[in-house]
Amino acid sequence: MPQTQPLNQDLTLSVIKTACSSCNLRELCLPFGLNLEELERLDDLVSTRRRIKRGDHLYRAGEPFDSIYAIRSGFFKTDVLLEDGRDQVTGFQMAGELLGLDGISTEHHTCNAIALEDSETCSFPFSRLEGLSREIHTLQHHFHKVMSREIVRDHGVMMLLGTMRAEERLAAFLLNLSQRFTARGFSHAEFYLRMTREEIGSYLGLKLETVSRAFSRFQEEGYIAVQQKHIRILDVNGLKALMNHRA
Amino acid sequence: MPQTQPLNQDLTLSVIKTACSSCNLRELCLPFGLNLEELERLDDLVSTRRRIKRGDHLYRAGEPFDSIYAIRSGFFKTDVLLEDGRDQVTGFQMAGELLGLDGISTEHHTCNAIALEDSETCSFPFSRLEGLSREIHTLQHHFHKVMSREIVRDHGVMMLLGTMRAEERLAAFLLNLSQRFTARGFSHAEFYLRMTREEIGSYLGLKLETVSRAFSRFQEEGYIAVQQKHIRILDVNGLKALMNHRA
DNA sequence: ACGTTGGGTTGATCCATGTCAACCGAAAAA
DNA sequence: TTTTTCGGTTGACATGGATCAACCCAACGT
Repeated sequence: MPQTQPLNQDLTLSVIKTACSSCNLRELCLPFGLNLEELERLDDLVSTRRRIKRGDHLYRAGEPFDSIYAIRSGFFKTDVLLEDGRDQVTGFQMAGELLGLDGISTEHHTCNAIALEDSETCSFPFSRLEGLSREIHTLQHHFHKVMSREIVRDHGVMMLLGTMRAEERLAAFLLNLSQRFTARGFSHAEFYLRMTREEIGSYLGLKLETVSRAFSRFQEEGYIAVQQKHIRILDVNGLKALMNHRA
Repeated sequence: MPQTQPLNQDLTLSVIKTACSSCNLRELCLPFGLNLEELERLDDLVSTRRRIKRGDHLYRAGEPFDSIYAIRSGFFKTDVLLEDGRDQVTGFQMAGELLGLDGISTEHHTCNAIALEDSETCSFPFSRLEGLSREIHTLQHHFHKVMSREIVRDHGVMMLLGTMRAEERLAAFLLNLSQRFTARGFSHAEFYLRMTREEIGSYLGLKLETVSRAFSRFQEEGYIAVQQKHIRILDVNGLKALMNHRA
């Protein structure tokens, strides 16, 4: 079993009040770097927690935007739809990551956010978040960093889609997941995929058959052990080597 | 000749002082929506204008980040380099657009910004920009919108790279350029490309030969007239139809 | 005016990935 | 328990775009 998250010590006092100040994701999430007093001000702002069941939408493309969401637990995907029916998964998000940043630009969401497992989110009404970040420099700066990080991540995906071959893409994908699980205190070598081969393929610009074949090849080569959605990474360096190989 | 930009009326008074308040790009750029008093406060912040000659770097990946840049005139590309030598153009930027947003996240630039023609930029020291946007709500909000717009744009590119075929990608690219030229008061139907086929290819995840062939096909079909870097769009709807074609 | 160079075009061939189809197994529904 | 469904795997074949190569043209330096 990978590590579980530490239990809240004073359950009796904070059953309802699940605030940033008592959230063990605070160092990964929006409250990063805030002091206690600032944390409490942010607590006042988190208006609602929402439970989203697997398969349900947190929001849909076209809906008016007014909040950004932090994932408290669970796993999401975001996707965009073209008029002609084509769609593409633009990202997979896990605990501590933010959803909805794309909506700021037009004041409408531009993608769908769908839970890949039963999940919980915290809502930050955006205008109030802007208000608070005018008062708390640290919050403002961190929020800017989070947005910028999203831009950098997108550039990475563009690189992946534009220059990498199928197996390189999948290797990059697995290494990225592994690294993010590690940052959350889970095993870097063993995890369950929450998404289907088709969703992975959509994200990586590949067909599901190609994804499946790449998994099989990785297994043959001894890089990983695959059993359905359960992945064990046996040779991280093998995967890394696979990526830096080409000129 | 496409429209030229209106000449500054009082050259004698404002030769040196080239500030946001007198910039005809202000409605496209960072100062969008600010009133006169706010504009003047932003003017105080624009520390330097830089001239960048064609082929020169505005900044390089890895350099410490401290300012974001607005393009006053000219044309840029940004690209990322992988260790193994592969690189990808992540965007083309024109007057009024911002460069450097990717650097906020790590406090180092994560890509190269290279002028594709002789250009001029305005520098906004980022910490001062944050300071001012804590005081000017409109500026703060607009800045957030600009960052968000960049994220949305990137999703569009991911879509393009992940789901479109070569000719669709090129059509999307041309339509996007056309639309941005229009927004700047230039002809939507006639323009010069500032980048090579190879750079277009890199951006679109294609080889230069494929780009060249697609241009030729568009010409055969009568969608455009190509002569080197000079493009005339003859049939916008033809290009649009080309994109919505597939299921 | 001439040669050089870099970008662009076009053709022939190859290959990675898409497409189509059969089949399997696990989990959910009946 | 049986059946259905959905996701996944694997094989055979098709194809879009990459690769390799020849050639063209315009711009620029000498």
